[in-house]
Amino acid sequence: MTTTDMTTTDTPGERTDRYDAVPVEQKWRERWERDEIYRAPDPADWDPKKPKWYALTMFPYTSGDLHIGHWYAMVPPDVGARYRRMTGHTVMFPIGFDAFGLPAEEAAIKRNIHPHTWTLNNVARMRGQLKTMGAMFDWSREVVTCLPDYYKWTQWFFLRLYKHGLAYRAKAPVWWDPAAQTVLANEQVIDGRSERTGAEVYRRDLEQWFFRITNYAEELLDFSKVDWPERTKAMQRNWIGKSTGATIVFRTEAGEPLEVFTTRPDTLWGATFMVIAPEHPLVEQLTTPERRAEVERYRTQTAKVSEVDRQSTEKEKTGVWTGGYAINPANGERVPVWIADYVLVTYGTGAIMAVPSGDQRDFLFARKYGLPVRVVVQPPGGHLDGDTMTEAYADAGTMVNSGPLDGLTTETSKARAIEWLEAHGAGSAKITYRMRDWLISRQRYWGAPIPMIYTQDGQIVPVPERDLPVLLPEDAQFRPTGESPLRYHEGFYNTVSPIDGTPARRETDTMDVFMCSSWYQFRYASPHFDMGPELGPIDPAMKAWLPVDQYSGGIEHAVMHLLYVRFFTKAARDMGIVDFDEPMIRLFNQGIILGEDNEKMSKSRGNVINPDDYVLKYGADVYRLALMFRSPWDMGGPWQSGTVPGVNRFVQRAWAVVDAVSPVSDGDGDAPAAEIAALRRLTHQTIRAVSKDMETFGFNTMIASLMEFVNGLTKAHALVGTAAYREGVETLALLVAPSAPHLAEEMWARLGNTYSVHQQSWPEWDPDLAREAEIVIPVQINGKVRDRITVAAGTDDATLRATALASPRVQEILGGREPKKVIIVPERMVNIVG
RNA sequence: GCCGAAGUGGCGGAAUGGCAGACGCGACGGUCUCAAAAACCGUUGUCCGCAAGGGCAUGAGGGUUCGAGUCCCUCCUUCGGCACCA
Repeated sequence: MTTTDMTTTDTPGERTDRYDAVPVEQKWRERWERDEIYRAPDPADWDPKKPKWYALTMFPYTSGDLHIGHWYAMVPPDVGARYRRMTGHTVMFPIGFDAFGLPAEEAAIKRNIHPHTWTLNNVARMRGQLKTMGAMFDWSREVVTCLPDYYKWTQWFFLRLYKHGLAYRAKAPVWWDPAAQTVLANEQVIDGRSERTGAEVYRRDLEQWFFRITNYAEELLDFSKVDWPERTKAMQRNWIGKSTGATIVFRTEAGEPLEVFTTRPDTLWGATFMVIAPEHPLVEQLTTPERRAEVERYRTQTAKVSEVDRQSTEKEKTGVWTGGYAINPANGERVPVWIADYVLVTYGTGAIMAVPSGDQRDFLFARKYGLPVRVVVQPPGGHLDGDTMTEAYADAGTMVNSGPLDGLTTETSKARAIEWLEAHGAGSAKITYRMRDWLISRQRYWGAPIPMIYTQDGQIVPVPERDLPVLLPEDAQFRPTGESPLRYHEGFYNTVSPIDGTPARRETDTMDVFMCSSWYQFRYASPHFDMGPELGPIDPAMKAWLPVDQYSGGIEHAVMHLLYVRFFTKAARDMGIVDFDEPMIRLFNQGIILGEDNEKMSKSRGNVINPDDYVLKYGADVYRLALMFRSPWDMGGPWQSGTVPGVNRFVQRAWAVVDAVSPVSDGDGDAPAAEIAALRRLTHQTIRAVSKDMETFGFNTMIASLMEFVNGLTKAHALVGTAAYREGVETLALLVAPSAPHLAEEMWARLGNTYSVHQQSWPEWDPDLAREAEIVIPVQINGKVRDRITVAAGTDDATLRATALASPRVQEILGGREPKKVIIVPERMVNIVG
């Protein structure tokens, strides 16, 4: 359990607040729930004048207590969804729980509590905590991914993908803990050792299930149908990693084809050796008896190294010669074949031709192991010598030592090399992607079982859709065997062939939890729909809700989850399940909120902030505002409890200006016209600023504007009783409604208006009322501000220029000199260059 | 290491290439009080100056521009991701 020490920075001492948030919030939350004012209507009941708006925030993982990070992820989207509602949209804002995964299983092993119990206890607690947020979640749509009525459809998606050729089996390595005899997650491997047993781990191949996400690589590079952050799109593009080049077929001396991928086919004549991944299937055949021991030693060593380390460009390259040779198809030369861990079996063909004169990695490798370097590209005016050059030359130049390419420029030689390869049957143009197919098998219990059956005669047969779900048995044992616990559950493991009823066994691996979160956005449209496998999990009558209009979630999901969900949608489209290309049209990735010590929050560090403490002390609204106010939402950063009392002060002052209101006597009475105009100007400028910030999710500056508005209303106390003041406080209640929903509702009631403020329209600003009468413009001389002039708004450039030049201060500094140039930025500034 | 971000007062941060520091925290001074807390009012980047005013200042160093926190190049630091944490 964690407690938060709040004694130092934010103890309010004796509370003398006039607005007592906690009971007020409780009252309104109960009323909203009773009235179901946030229930999203079915498409049949939509008002045709109101466009639909499906807002979604990434559902929480059922890790235990709700913490500040959840509020940070959910409050701003709630504010955005409420704003859309007030601006005339029919809004759905659902919530659910991502409930399968490793932590539940770890908790089960450590605390001897069943993952099912642990998870559902967490769901119950988190649901209660979420409700204190005062968000407009439509709880009638809640989904929990570990329940059979949900994972049945996760399995259904697997079967559909299988049927459409998008699921297949292949070998892939997993981390193996020899002491526990179990597969480990990357997270459970610390410095090459098992987190739990301390044993040295290594990678071991297992037969596993994959999805062909690479079939969609090209389409996933296209973001033309979404409005997503540039940084997220850049990360996805780089993750997919498109490379254009060629495959070239070398041959081993035994005549076996040994294919490489290269982006520089033009340098083929400079390939003086080859490097293949230690896991490459031809290693066995190429290795000569006298090299075998060393090759084996190197392969064992490689199995212990993580992929991040293997790809490090800092670390010195290592490798060993297999003793074998391959034939370069360009010139028939015998080149030695090496293995090295920097070549990955998962990228390209798992083999490269090494051109040390043109590639720095190959160059260092060649120098280290005394391999020949042959120059094939001479830089303009240069004469490199393979024996004396000190680094590779990768830029353009003139081809040499390259047979038919000699004398060509680098630009033309690439295409010519591919023509040559195709003419000689030695290769062809090829596009390769860094992205790999999606491995979805997990040798674990707490996940959706993969609905496949293996018959005695070796067939792989899908479970018929009508037999779904394949239920996860609740009485499985967690034996450390290296296989899924389901392997040892007789009732689960033993089944019969759907073809002929002969004995068969079930697939015992479960699915990656990212599968659950790849289609949940569809399920919210019809969370309880089940009319059989033909119709699938989405009620055709509810499809009008899709796709998601505004999605949000942590930047840490920029690549994996957000690529998988796009892949699922494109595959679902091609399978006729949905009729659009992208799952989420607009996306916002928030930053990560850290503990007050600027470290990631974790129970072990003891820096976890529990929202409940604040909610009980100040109410949810103050906490909502504090989270939005502290920094731009996409930045994240350390939580500062010091923000809270300041925001509480704002809430109290906001309440005070509304509470002070009195009935409007006779319009604006005899109040000074200038003061009335100034107040109305502030009101309409605030509507403009807040509306703009709502559109861009600029919540921190939005609240700053609201604070200025409240300060202005406080100072305009003399105008209480005027129509202008009444307009001001009503506007305040409306503008604050999305951010501080309870406070706004209480204000709205205090003003004598009809329930509910959340069913009102967003106010509009009048540009004429918002316009400033006079503006102050800085006058710069050579870029330094030397004077300021006050002019009427809309003053033309010629007048601005004349006014600026006529200023005594400017005259004095210029001392009679004629300015070389005068730059006027309309309504902004004058710069005199002297 | 690779990919993506961020770096501005004592602190969180604001700023369509156009007055750097909005808004808030903290600090200081004041009002109220026997006193304190709370609340309210005021001051608050830094240096020089009695003042008027001036100099310096947005991680470091260069560049483009009449003008750079903002654009370009090089570097440093911190954070997120790197395919079985989610």
